[in-house]
Amino acid sequence: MALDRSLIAGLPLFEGLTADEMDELLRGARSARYPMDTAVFEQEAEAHSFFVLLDGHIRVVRTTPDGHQVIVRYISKGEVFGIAAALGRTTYPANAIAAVDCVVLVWPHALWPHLSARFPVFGANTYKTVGSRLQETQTRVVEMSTEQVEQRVAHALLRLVNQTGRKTASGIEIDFPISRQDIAEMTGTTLHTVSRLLSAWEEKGIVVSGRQRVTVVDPHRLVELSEGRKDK
Amino acid sequence: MALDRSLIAGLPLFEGLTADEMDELLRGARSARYPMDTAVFEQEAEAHSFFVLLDGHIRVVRTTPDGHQVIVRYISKGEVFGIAAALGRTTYPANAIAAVDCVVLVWPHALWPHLSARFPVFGANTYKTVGSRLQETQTRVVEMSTEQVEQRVAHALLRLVNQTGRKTASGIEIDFPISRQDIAEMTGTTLHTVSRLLSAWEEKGIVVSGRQRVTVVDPHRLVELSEGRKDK
DNA sequence: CGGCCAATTTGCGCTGACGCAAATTGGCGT
DNA sequence: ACGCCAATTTGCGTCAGCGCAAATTGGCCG
Repeated sequence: MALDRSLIAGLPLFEGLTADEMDELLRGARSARYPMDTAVFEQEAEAHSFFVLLDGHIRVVRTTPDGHQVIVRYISKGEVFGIAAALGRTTYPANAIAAVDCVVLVWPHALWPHLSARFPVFGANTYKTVGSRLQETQTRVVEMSTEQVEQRVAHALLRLVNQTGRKTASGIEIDFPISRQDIAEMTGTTLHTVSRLLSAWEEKGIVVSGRQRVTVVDPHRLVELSEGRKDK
Repeated sequence: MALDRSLIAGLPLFEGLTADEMDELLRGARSARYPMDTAVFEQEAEAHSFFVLLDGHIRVVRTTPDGHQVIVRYISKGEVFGIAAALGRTTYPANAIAAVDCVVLVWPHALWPHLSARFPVFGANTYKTVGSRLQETQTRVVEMSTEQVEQRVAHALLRLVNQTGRKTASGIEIDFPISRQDIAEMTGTTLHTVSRLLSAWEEKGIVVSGRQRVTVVDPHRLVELSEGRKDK
């Protein structure tokens, strides 16, 4: 059962490919489903595949030797991930966990050199992705170096909302389950501090939140907080 | 006056190229000298070139709107830098400052697509470099999220020593001028705290340091500190 | 429908690291 | 050789945010 090119036709990652090329590219892939909270791949494991997320949200997490977890990023629909091959690695540098039920395309790791040579546009797009991730990650280093916890959490929420926000009656909701602990692991703080911040913000009408759920009501105020303006 | 291929023949970045290919690659380049403390390129500026460092050390610094500085990385001999083109950018994301007198090779930005296609090995090596920088930067995020200042500074020093250490009578010295302020900007702390740490470490015989100079005497103890072991 | 458990909230005390400020040092240019 | 200035050191007070702990909540499973 061949994969249909309509699966990927709209994605920026494959922009510039002809219909035939998409078909050929897909011939090397298979699709797979990962239920919520299951691992797509694990840190240090042999990188046998690379992936494109067709549907859902993936949490990429690094675990330290002493048991700390840090969320490296969330992957959204249409993005490549697990591209150890393109980075010159043979093992995955982090864990990838399905934040909701997910559908992915899977290519064998060994096909990367062939595919990136055969479809230069696809290769270039992928490398661009790596490039922007490097930029983002550096930005994050800058934030962690120069900003207070409140600003960092505000930034993180804004990023999530822009990346994956879903409009609702009361505001823009992050459209996958996310706990205080998760937000803490994205921002280098503790779930306690995140909880206090969200409570305070809810008091002020900036967000509404509950179990594994955050809705931003007043993005503008959040932007102000993220810039460190503390005025009332 | 053509550039001689012996300039780059030994560098891993150009590994896999034939002598003729190196000559051809160099035909697109020119060399330039940057005295200590001058800028090779500046943040937000149009990315007209990309570079390979032939000699010296380059400090890559991001400046925030509110005037904070963060050192993104140090570039050592033989590395590419300023490769905005490969990342799909048209401006530089940071400043590059010569930490000592430097010699660099310069290619016009516009040549990148051609060169990476013409010399796939060179392209692949460059992308690998980007990949490892992404890994490193993520590691840094993890450190900033989970470690105390003392551990982070210890890690930073160890990295510098491994990357650019020069053996001396008393230990391994970082072979370019580096201030307390610089170390602070690498680790997300203040020059005061760095100064206190170095003083304490000097007391214990782990390092020797002076003006813009740091020598690691006992790397082993420093590794212990970087792992958080605080035992006497 | 009731119980169980994970997620969240909140109080309290502590402290690592910062901010401010002043003193000191070392090296470089004239 | 001297003076100037940037780099460094160090003391002191403060506080943001953590660690610990206990209470509360909400939803899912049986």
